[in-house]
Amino acid sequence: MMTVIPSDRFDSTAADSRWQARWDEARTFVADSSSNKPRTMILEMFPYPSGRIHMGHVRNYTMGDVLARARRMQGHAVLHPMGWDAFGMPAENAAMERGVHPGDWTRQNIAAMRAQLKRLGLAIDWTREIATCEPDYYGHEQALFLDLLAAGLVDRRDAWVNWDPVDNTVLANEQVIDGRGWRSGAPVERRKLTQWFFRITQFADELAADLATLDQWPEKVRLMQENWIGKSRGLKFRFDLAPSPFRGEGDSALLSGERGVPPSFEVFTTRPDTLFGASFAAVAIDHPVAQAVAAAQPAAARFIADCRTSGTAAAEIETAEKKGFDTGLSVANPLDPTRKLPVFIANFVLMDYGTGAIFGCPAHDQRDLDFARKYMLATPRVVALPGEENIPIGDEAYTGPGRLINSGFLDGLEVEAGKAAVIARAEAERWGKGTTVFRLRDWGVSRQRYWGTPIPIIHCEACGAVPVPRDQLPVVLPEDVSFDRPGNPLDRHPTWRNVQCPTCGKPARRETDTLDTFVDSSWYFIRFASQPADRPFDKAEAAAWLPIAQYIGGVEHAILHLLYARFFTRALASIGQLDAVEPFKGLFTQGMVTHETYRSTEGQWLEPGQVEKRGEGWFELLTGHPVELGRSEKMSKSKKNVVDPDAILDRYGADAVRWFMLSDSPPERDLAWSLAGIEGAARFVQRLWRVALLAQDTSPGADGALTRQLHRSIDGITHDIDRLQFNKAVARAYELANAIEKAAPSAARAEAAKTLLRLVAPMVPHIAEEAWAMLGERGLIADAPWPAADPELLVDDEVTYAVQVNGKLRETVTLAKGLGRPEVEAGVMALPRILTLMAGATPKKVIVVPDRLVNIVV
RNA sequence: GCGGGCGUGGCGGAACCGGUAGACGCAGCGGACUUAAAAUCCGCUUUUCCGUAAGGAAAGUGCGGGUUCGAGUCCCGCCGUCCGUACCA
Repeated sequence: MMTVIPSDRFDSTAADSRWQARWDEARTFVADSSSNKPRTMILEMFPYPSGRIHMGHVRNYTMGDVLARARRMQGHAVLHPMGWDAFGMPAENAAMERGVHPGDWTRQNIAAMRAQLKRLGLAIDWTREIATCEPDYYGHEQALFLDLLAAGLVDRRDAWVNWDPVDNTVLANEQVIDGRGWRSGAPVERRKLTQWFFRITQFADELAADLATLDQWPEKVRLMQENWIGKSRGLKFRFDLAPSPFRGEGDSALLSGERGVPPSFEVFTTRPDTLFGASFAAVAIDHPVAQAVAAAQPAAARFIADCRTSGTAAAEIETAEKKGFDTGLSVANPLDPTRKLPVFIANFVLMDYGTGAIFGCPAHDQRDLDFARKYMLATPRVVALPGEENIPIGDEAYTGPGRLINSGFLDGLEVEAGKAAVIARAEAERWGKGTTVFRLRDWGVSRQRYWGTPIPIIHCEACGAVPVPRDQLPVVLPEDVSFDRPGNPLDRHPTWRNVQCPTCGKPARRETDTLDTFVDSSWYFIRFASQPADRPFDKAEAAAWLPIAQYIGGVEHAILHLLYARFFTRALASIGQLDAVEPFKGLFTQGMVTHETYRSTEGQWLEPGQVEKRGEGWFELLTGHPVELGRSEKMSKSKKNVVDPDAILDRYGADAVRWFMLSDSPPERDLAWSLAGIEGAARFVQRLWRVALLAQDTSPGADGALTRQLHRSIDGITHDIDRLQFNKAVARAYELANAIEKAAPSAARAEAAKTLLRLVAPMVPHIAEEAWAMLGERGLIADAPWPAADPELLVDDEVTYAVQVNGKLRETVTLAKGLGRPEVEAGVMALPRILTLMAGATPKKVIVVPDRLVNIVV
């Protein structure tokens, strides 16, 4: 047992490191896989080792830590691990800019950040720490890749990609900003490359449908994923191409077959009911029909080239004009083959969605209408509310409900019935089929980068793409690489790529693309659950710890990471490697840490340390010049409104920082960092120490009011932590501390003070341990059982009634709990104040809400 | 445009299922202790009005309506703000 000499101040500098060392020695937070306690895994999204911990990390990890510590005290076997999402571009950028090796840079950052995290006193099982850049992690990832490949869930095919011609690499969509590479600034080219894909679309339906089972996820995130997956029901059908009846001869040459124009093309629509309103058809510029027409007609080629140069930025798309090129071809409306529709190549049709081709119904689709107005196409109305049948379509398409008109056999049907009728006819007549289309596309995982997981494939001229044999895994990244030129260093390595084909033994070459780093983060939580050397994970252990009870991280990962992880878990389950289907039972997305911004009169951003408040205004410390105070924004280097956690830890200690991170702001909202806030938190830590000292007073005696307050606090704080409402737990802790300080010495007061320590131990663990030891308690407070509220003490025998007259509060009165209506009414009507107000009048009605309120209506 | 969140004192925010609005903290003001400061402790702190005072009255949760004995909470219509997303056929 550790002896702590009572002192009137808590010294965080000494205590923090002392207790951190104690927890380490005692292996307090090493997850116990052999116990029969309920197993709970708490996880925060692992950090990218960028160099330093920032306040956002501190907030994130503090929240998870409170939960992990509370669950331990509540008798769970807890797994609360930490790792590093250690592959990625910044390491290569550092290599290019500063000549450091990405591995050295990354490992140094990890060491620095690990030390920073340890100063926070997190209840982490460091024995399970992983870094995705180490072969003992990514080697297992390569094995999983090959398993998924064997199961047909990985394939290789040509795809259009964003190509940065300066950096010589593929860019993810997110890395293309206003049509330019985010790093090089060069205009991004569209290129067709052979890429590896995870077939996430195989699970599109399940991934969408099972969102409904994730009742412990934020509604917002489920919605975002639902939209991203983008499930639409509709009709797919085929148009046969014919020469245009609208133009002269000549175009028929296009269809001679020699030109390569396909004889037909498929379109998709969610509004088959409006097919009688069609007045044109259109294909995307990358559509085979468009390409073939362009090959034959220079004007078409010019049009397509022109479309490519126009920007893809949101603002440009917003204002972009709908443009089309009339191919001179036509198609027949399948519901009435006598109606011919001209076929355009159009800039607003996307190759990536549906079939890359549409029919246009201008009356009931805004884009089609804009297009029709420009090219003078007809805009026949086919849906109308009763009485509006003859109102012509103006500049706004009608997308509302109504009945079908001008639509032959559909006339009179509601929209939904019309859709069903057209699909039924198309299927009966075999020219189309009801279909579900998803916006979600397969996940392209090839990256032309060095600092990532090598894709374990060998390309052989004779045998094709051959998996690296299992006994040759991991395929380890070579260390001797150079970054003096742009592009992928693996490609120009003198020897690494030269290997023998595992199948035929002839000279072959390694795949030099590496995996998207999102693959690394798609299964790290499974590796945390068990870490066998010879395989990625142990199925039984994974089953014991998964799904993760609570996952905590930023909302910026709402779609990509969380969707990929859901896919990966499902994919592994589908090949029998895993039992869990959903990886994250509970998800919580925490708010950002913000700080005020300051700007000098010259418009320069200033750091918090460079300014001071004097009276109402802010001034620059150095010059005394006035400073413009900006709004509180996410901490960022560019705006200089960052606060370094290390400096704060030096000055205030871990508990003050943790307490502040949990105080005031609800965890899902932004937290505004302020000097006053951290100082207030530090003051509370000292105050908690003084409250603990009160427990040294061994005066005997009871204190009913304090004991009831204590049990209300136990109940409240327990519930608040369960629901991650840390700000409320903090407020209740203050209330209890206030009550204890006001109470007279008694055994009840000593008990309340000690219990308060246990209640706040998950939030401020160092002072809790220190005080616990100072009071002579045995063992670690981290191991102490969580206090239990006595239900009998949660109810008072007296209640305060609010007494209203006509709904306005006029008086309060304390009565025994559980009185009947007549007694309550009699008691209230006899109150002097009520007698005065009533002045002898008889109430029309008296409403009595038991144990709460009386409302007298006159 | 579409989808979602939020709007309560000087500030962050509480308020179970419609029942005493403003818990708790921060800031501020006044006082105690001190040679002084820090720390600490005590008190006040939504606004306006009446009263020397004890106390009392009125208004008040973005705006306008509604339901109800009673609305921050429910309904209808707006406004503001933040986030996400977008030629998705």
